Amino acid sequence: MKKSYWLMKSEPDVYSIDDLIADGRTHWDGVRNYQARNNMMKMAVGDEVLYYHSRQVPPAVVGWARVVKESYPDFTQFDETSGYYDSRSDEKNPRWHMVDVEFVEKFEVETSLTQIKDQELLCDMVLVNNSRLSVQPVLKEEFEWILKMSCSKIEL
DNA sequence: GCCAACGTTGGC
DNA sequence: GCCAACGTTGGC
Repeated sequence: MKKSYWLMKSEPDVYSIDDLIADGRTHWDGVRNYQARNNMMKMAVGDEVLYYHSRQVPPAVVGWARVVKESYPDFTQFDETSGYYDSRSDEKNPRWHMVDVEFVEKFEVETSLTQIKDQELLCDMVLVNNSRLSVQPVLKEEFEWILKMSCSKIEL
């Protein structure tokens, strides 16, 4: 199976790249959008993920993560005390899924949305055209180009 | 904090 | 199945 490439958004106030460093790996709970969920359900172990901080100034790709567990039901949908609780989801047929990702690298240079829009190679990214999708596919060339712009020390 | 763009819900 | 009303996301 060929590797796929993705971009996942997080609000740094909620869960930043530094939180991922501290935890080493995490489950990507709380996605409540079908398109984003469907993308997570397509993920395979070993897929590469760009870590994006939204709602910061400027919004930017800040790091690199990797899928370490393929999609499984997001337990927060059944937790009434969770903000992500979904009363209409059925335990036998869970509506929401999540994956686990591990930390790979925090970039020394953040690549901002503006810089991405300015790159001919990147201006067709989903990020640019559908700004609301929090889990989105990325082309390998786009992934590599962003690694370069971010001065990544690791080869793909 | 504002608000445009987008997604979802629910009445008909 | 349409679409108005509502809720959420995320750039600014």
